[in-house]
Amino acid sequence: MTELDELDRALLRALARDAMQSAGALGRTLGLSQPATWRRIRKLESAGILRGRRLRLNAEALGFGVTVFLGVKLATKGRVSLEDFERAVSAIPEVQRVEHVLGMYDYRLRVVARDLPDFERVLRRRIMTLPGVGEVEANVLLSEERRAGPIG
Amino acid sequence: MTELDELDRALLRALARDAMQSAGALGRTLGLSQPATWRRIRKLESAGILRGRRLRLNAEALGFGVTVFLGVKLATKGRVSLEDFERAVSAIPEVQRVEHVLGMYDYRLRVVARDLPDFERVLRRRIMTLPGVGEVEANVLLSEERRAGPIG
DNA sequence: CTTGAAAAGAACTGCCT
DNA sequence: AGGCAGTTCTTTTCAAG
Repeated sequence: MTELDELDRALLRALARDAMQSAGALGRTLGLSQPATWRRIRKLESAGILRGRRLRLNAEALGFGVTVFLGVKLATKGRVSLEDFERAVSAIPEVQRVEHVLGMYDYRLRVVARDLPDFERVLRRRIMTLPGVGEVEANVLLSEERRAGPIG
Repeated sequence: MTELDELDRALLRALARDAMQSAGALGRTLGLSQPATWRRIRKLESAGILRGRRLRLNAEALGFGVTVFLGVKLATKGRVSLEDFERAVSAIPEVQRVEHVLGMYDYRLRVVARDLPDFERVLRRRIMTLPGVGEVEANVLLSEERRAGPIG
């Protein structure tokens, strides 16, 4: 287990605010030199805590104005393997996220579509035809807020 | 509306695979020079399609081994404003995401905790005491896959 | 930990096709 | 649009305190 000190946590909080700032700029806000800051970032990366950065794409600007969360129950549990379902669902480009969960549903999917008619097409021709799919429940996204979450 | 050509889409797909690659390396795979690639990235950013990068933090390595999705119905709709609920829920550090949705639930929350006892503490002392909260349904995350989603 | 420096590479600018 | 050449900035590594 990697022990984080207060500087590491401040560093991660600052990077969560702006993932693209340079090690020099980060060090200035932390009271560290550029090499010291850079070494801490490297350490957090090799410890597996910091796993790089991911693109922030604006689905709306790309023409995908509808985001829907689907709760999926598998109908024929045991007859169709989870792997079959996951492989089939991963081939649907409109699916942004596949979450295997425990509880009222077996899977939660995040699906984007251009508009509601487009979403109906995805739902009827792609989702409802997935192997083993049973009950499906939908929630349309109105707005969302992402937060950094707890650090250490 | 910004019109994307095939190069822009290939560029976004490549960046979705590796958000940290340089404009030069990207250009080599696209058959473009470094400045041309860089100018396309700039254009996508100022068009609002590319909204920078965000940190990929490993919650597991930070000691947060439990992720739970909560579906929340507001009990006293109209009596407590959505703003009150959102303000209160945003103050809980364990909440990583707040999604306002339409359907069976009013809000979907992504919550992380160190372990199940820690999650019970968050649920009882933080979530169930939110203003206006009604029925709450939980799904524990087993595994998840993130995909780039459709581009253009 | 720091400062300073050096080399490599990436980002950015201007000009030309 | 795209390429080339050049400048600036950052990253990455080193030596020394």
